[in-house]
Amino acid sequence: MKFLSEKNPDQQRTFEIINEGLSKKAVIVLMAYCKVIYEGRAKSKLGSGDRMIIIKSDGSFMVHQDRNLEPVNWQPPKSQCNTHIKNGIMYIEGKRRNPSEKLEVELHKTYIASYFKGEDSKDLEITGYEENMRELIFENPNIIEDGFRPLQREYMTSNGFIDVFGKDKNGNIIVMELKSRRAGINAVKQLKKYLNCFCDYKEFVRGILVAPTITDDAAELLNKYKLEYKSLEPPRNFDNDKNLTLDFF
Amino acid sequence: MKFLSEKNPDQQRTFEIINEGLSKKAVIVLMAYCKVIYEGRAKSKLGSGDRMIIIKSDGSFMVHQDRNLEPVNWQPPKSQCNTHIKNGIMYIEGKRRNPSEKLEVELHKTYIASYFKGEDSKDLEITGYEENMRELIFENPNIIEDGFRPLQREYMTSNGFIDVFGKDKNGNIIVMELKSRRAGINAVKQLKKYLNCFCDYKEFVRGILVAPTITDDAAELLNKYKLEYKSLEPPRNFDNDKNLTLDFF
DNA sequence: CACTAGATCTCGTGT
DNA sequence: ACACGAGGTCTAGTG
Repeated sequence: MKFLSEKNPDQQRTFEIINEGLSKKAVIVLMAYCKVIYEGRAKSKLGSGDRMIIIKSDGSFMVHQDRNLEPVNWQPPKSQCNTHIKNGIMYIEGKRRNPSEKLEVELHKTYIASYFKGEDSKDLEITGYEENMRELIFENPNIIEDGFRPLQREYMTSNGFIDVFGKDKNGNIIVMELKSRRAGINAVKQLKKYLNCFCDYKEFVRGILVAPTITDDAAELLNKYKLEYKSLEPPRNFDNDKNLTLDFF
Repeated sequence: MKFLSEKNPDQQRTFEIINEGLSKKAVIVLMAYCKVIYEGRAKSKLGSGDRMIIIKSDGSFMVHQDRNLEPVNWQPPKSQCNTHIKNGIMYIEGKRRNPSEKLEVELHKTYIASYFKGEDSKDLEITGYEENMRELIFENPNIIEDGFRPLQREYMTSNGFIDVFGKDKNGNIIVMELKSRRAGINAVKQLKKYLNCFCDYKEFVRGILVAPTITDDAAELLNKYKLEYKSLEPPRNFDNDKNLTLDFF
C-alpha cells in the first residue's frame, strides 16, 4: 500500500501506524497534541500543544508548529527513531550519536496519523547562477577567448540542449557546457554527449567546459576526450533584477 | 471542524480542500505527485515526483522530498498563497515581494489532502546558546581566570562587536570571542580582527577564544597569533528550574 | 524598513 | 570522520 491515513486513532493504533511506517521506510505524518523535550547540542522544552510531526525515511525527524518555516524541534537525517509506551503515555524518540542527542515527543492525543511511501527520483536543479553565467558570456564573449562569437543559447540537439553554441575566430564550432559550481566528470560526459551529435564534423568542433573549478577526475577525462576547460566564476549579483521571464509573475 | 483529511481526492476536491484550509487559516498538508518551479532570489526546477506539500497559516509554504531535513523548495512566512486551474492542470503558488519571488507547484495527482487547525500557545524554551555563555561569564567571571573583570558585552569597534570586553587582574585589556560550538579558524581570524583595533596597545591586550573545543587548525593559528584559548561549555540551565534531569537518558 | 549575527543552523564537498 | 564554505539560508533583535 502506498499510503495510509487514519483519523483519531487511539494510542495503540497510533503506535502501530508509526511502527508500520518506520518498517516500510515511509514518510510519517502525525497531527497531535504533544509535549517535546530535546537535549544534545542545546537543550529545550516545549509545553503541550497541537503540532505536526514528520518522520522521513532517512531518519529526519521534525516537529512543526503552525508558524515559521523551520521546525521548532528536530533531529537530522540518519537518526534512529523509535516509539515506546511508558506509564500509559506514548513517546516517539529520535536519537543519534556524534553528537549525542535526543529528541523526545510525548504524544497525548493523535488527530491524524498517516504514512506515505512515494516515488521520487528527481533532484532539484538550480539554474539561476548558470543563466547569469550565460548572460555574462553573451554580453562579453571575449572573457572566454579572443574572437569568440556566441550564436545561440539552449541549442537543441538529439542529445539535449547545449548551454552555449558559437564559433571561434577561425570559424570552428564551439559547444559549451556551463556549470556554476565545481564541475565533475558528469559535466564532462555531458559535454562529450553533445559533441557526439557533431561527429561528422569532429575536426572543426571544440568542446569547452566552463566552470569556476573542476575536479581532478574531470580534468583527466577532458584531456582524454581532447576537450577544453575555461575557468569562470558565476556572477552572484541578484540585486539588480534583470528578470528575463517577466511573464512569470 | 478541527481537521479534515481525504484520500485520493480528485482535482476539484483538492482545490476545494486547499481553499477551505486557506480560508480557515489552518495548516494544510498534501501528499501529491507534482512538479515544482521557483523563481526569485535564484531559479530552480524540480521534475515530477511524489512529495509532501505544507502550507502554514502564516504563509510558510514548503515542498518536502522524502529525504533531508530541509524543504526542497519553499516560500517564507507572509507569502501569499493561492490556487488556480489552467488548461486542466491545478497549480498552487506562493508569491511575495521584497524580494520578488514565486513558487509554483503543478499538482498532477493528490494522494492525501488534509488541513488541521490546532491550538498552540506555547513557545520553545531553549538554552545552550552563546548568549547563555556570556551570561555565565558575567555572573561568574573567575571561571575564565582569577581576577577577570568583564566590563562590557557587545563592545563596538570599527571591525564589529566584541562578544566580551574586560580586564585581567593586572589591568590588561581582554578581548573575548565566544563560540557555543567547536571553534574553527574563522573564530580565530575574527578574534584577531578585533585585536587589530587595539594594535597601538598590543602589549596590554590579550585575546581569548572561549569555546567548548577548537579544531587543530584553530589551535595552531591561535598559537601563531599569540592568542589564548579557554575551554568552556555553554550552560544548559533553564531560568526557572536549574535542576538537571539526570534521569533523562 | 534595512542591517547584523547566531544557529541543535543544514548540506555538500574535499581531505 | 572532520573541517570548511555556501545558502533562495532562517530567525530574532536592534536602530
